[in-house]
Amino acid sequence: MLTLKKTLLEVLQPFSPLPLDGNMIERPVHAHLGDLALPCFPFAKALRKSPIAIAEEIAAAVDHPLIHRAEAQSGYVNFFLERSVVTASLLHTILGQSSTYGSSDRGNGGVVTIDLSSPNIAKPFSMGHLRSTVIGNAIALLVEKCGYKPVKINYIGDWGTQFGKLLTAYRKWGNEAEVKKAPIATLLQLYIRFHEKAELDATLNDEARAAFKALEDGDSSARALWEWFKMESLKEFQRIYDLLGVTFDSYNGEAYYNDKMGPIIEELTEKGLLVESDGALVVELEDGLPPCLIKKSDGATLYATRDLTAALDRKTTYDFVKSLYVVGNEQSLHFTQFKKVLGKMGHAWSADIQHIPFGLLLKDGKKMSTRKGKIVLLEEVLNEAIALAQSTIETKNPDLANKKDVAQAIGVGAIIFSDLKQHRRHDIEFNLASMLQTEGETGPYVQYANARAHSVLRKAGSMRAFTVSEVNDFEWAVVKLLEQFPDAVKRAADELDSSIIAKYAVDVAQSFNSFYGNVQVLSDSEDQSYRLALVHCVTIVLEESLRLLGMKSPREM
RNA sequence: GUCUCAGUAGCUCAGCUGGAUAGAGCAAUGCCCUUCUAAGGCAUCGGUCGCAGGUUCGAAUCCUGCCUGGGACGCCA
Repeated sequence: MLTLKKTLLEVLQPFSPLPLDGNMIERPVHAHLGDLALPCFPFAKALRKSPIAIAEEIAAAVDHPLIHRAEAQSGYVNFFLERSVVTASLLHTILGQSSTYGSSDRGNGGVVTIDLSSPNIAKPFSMGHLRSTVIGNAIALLVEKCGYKPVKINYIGDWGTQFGKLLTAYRKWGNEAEVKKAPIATLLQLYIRFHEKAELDATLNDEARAAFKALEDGDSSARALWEWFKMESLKEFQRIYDLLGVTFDSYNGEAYYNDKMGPIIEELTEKGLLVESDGALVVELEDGLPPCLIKKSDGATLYATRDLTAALDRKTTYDFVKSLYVVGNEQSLHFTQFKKVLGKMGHAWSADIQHIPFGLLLKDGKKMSTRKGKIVLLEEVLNEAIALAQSTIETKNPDLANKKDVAQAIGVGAIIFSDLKQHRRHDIEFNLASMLQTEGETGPYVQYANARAHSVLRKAGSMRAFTVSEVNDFEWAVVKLLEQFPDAVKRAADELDSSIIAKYAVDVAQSFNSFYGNVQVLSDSEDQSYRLALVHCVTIVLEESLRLLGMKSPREM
C-alpha cells in the first residue's frame, strides 16, 4: 500500500518522536485487527510512556478522511480505512492505467544485459536449462516494467573441451546417418559413451584435449563437424523457445569470442596480473580464493577467459548499467573469481555484474548429470503438460474455441509457474506430478481465476460508470491486494525475484475466487456496476502478473 | 578439510530489512454445481519454526556454536 502508507505516515508523523518510514507501518496478520497498524513499542523510551498509553493517545487523536476509525490494542494502533473512498480511488487508478499499472521509470532507460538459458550444443535441453531460461526471461520482463532496457543474451555453450570429447567420440564410434536421423539423442549417446570409456582409459581425455586444441586452432575437419553439430542443436532448441515464448536479442555464444581473447590476455599481461603456475597461466586472488585459470598448460583457453572477454565486449557494445548472469548456484565461485579479476584489471563496472544463482534440479536428492545420462528432457515434460491440459479441456469445456492454443498456454504455464513460484535459490527435487498439477497454488489456478473473471465481464456486456457505496469483506480483501501490486513489482525488481510476483498472483486469484464464490456479481443490485469494475481490475492485475512471469492468460479455458 | 546454500505441518513451500494467536497448497475427512466456468468455494484435521546459547520490551526472522543435507573447491562449464 504505497500511497496509503505514505498518507498514513504523514498523518502519524506529528505523534512520533522518531522519523517514521514505511517499514514501521505494517499490515495486521488478521483482517479483523484492521487494515494497517502502527506498533508503538519503539516510541516508549523517548516518550517515557508505556506503548499501550501511546497507542491509546494516537488512536484518540488521529483524524483523516481516509481513516474510518483507529483502535488501540495492546500497544498497536490499528487503522480501519474508509473502504468506499479507498476502493473508488483505486479502481479508477487501475482502470485508467490499465496494463501500465505498477510500471515505473526508475530504470531511466538503462541497459541491463541478462545472460540466460545458455544451453550446451550437442546436449539435450534439460530441465536445468529451463530454470535459467524461465527465471532470466521473467527478470527481463520485470526490469522492463521498471523502466530499464533488458538485453537477453543466450550465451550458447558451443565451445570448450567437451567438443574435443564429442569430436573424439564421433570419430571413433559415430556415423553421419545416425546423427542426421536423431541429432541430439545420438550426440548425447556418444558423449555418455565417451565418459564411460574414459573412466577405463585415461588417454581418451588427452585425445579429447588435443581435438579441442585442433578445433581452436582452426582445423578444418574439426570445424566442419562442429558447425554441423551446432546447427542441428540450434534447430532443436528453437522448438523449445517457441513453446516457451522466449526470444533473445543475441545468440553470441562462447565460440563467438574464440578469436577475440587475445586483447584480454594482453591486458592481463600488461597489468602484471598473469602468473605461471604448473605450466598454466592464472590470476592470483586474495581473500583465500583459489586463483582464476586463464590459459591451460597446452595453451588452450578456459571458461573464465571467454567470460572475461564477453564481459568486456558487452560493456563496450551495450554500456550496461547492470549485467546479470542467470546461472546455477554451483558456479558461484567462478563468478566471484571472474568479478575479482575484472576488478583487479581496474574496471570499476565489475561492481555492476551480478550473478543470479538458482538451485539445482535434483533427482533422488542428487545433481543430475549429463555425463551419466541422468537428465530429464524439457521437451518431453512440456509436451506431457500440454497433453494433460488438452484432455482436461476435453472433459470440462469441449466446445472451447482454439483448444490447442489454450492447452499450450495452460500446460506451458503450469511448468513455468511451478518453477517461478518458489524462491530460486532452493534446490528442487524433480517431481513431474507436482509440475503438472493444475489445482491449488499453480499457474492454471491463476489462469482459471482470470478466465472466470472474463466470463463475468462477457456476460455483463459493456462497462458503465460506477459509484462505490458499501464494500463487503470479500470485496475489500480483493481491493487491498490489488492496491499492493505496484509494491509487489517494486520488491520483485529490487530483489530480482519473480517468485514475489508468482505468490502475489496466487493471493489475488485466491481472494478473487473467494469473492466469486460468495458474492453474486451479475444481479439486479445497484452494486453490480461497481463489482464489475472490480472484476475488470482483477483481470488487469492478473494478466499483467502472468505476463511478467512469461505466461499467457487465456480468456476462456 | 575450507567456503557456500539450506533445515518451518505427513509432503511441497511462504513468512526471514525483528512485532499481535507461525500462514498457504497438496494429501485426509465432511459439505456446496435448478446463481456469473467445481481447473472452484466453505469447513475440520495437522507445527518443540534442526538443536543449544546470546542480543532485545519482543526472535521462525539478528549473532555465536553444534547437528544434518545439497553444492563448489586450477587446467570441465
